[in-house]
Amino acid sequence: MSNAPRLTAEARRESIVEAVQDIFAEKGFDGTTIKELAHAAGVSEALLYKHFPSKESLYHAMLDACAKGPTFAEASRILEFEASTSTLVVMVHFMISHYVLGRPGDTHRAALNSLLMRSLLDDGELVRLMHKKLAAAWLKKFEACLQASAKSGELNDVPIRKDICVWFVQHVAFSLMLHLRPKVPAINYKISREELVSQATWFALLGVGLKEDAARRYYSPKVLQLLAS
Amino acid sequence: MSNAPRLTAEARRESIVEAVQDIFAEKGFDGTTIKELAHAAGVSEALLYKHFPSKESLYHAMLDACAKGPTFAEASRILEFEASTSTLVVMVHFMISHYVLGRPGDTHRAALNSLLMRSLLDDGELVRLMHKKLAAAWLKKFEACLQASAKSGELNDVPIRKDICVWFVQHVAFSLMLHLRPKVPAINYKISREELVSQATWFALLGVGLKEDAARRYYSPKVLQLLAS
DNA sequence: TGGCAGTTAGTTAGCATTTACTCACTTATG
DNA sequence: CATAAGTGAGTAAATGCTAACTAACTGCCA
Repeated sequence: MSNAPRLTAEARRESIVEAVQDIFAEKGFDGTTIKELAHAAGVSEALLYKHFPSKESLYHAMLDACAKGPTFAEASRILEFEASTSTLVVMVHFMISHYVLGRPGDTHRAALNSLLMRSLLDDGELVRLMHKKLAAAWLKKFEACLQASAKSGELNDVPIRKDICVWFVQHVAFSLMLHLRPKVPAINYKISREELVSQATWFALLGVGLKEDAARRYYSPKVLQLLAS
Repeated sequence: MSNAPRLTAEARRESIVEAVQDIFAEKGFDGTTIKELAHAAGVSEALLYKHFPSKESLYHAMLDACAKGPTFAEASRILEFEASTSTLVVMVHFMISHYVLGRPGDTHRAALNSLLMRSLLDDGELVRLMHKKLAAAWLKKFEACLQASAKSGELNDVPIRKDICVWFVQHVAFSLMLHLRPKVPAINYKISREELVSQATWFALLGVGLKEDAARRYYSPKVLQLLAS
């Protein structure tokens, strides 16, 4: 490995943190050995310890890096839409397709999902960090959309707190992802992922109180092109 | 430990499988040592190997035992209700309160939740087994309730497959449980668990297409007393 | 420009402990 | 006594981590 380029301390640190993510995500903290981590990072075991005092500190450094990772461009574009029923539809569809379809080749996303699950089995810290960072604005916008929708009479007047139902939508999406994750899915939904997204979106839209005719009006390919535009 | 009673091979096997469940659930396969398992089971490490050829075989024996565990009496009583909107409401409420509230002191249930989660990170096998065993009848009844509800005009005619939306309800419940699991919950819902159950139930009922006024009519303490009766 | 010194990236080889697992042995009981 | 339940004391390999070393880059002065 003498042909490998020499990096500055900081660059090496980052490259390790980056390389280690997939391994930890797949095998978990206890299931991963220093040897595997070093191999994945393309360095000697000893060098890991030059940069991180312990396996655990490396793990936490990696989690921090995940939490600080870049926000999704798509999501932040949606945040600039006006608060309306159609934006609500777009948001719900985005959340669900995001988890169910992922983005092809986005290995980081898959790893992050694993790490989020592991976090929930552990102390939940990563999930809390992620939410703190990127959920605040999203929550606000979602609630604003619900308000707007209610004002325009497209939302049933149901006793569900408008600041909470984003979470219910997220939960449907998250759990779908979880059950689709294993090599052979834990549930056989008997339909394609695209159809599943559409069905789950319908469920979520009705769940937040959207009236049936409004859902039918707004949940169409036309509105969803906003996403691709 | 010489005052401990001597057990027959089979009884010991079962006692080990039983004792080991909580440890594996909490720490995972890789995070648990034979020493811990032996200690929890109150026997020597060597005796474990008299009954199980390896750590892994013990793990799988334990998973099998979980999958074969007793079904819930409450759930099977519900299965005998007539297919109707009120039964639908009861079922949704049951699923959600089951995951969110658990039953106090039911340590087995908490362990099972962890194991299900770990299974999803692994091969999903346990989840599939559990569903195969206890979901089939439940699914059928749920779908029948939806049909009945549609026939009586209490369900919107929405394009969601009636055989799938049980899963959406389950997903909301499951994910709520996941996020409430860590010592400090991953999400601060800002309301009590009881209220959370009620809110999530509303969301799910509307999600499956129940009309607002029907939900309001059926989702009341009165109907839910069916559960306690 | 060349060469030397100090510093920092990186590795090799190993240490102390833990871990999964085994074997020879002991003890209780029908 | 014979059989089966149960254990103490290990073993070989793996694991997390470290010490002692080498190789490359940087700045400095002739």
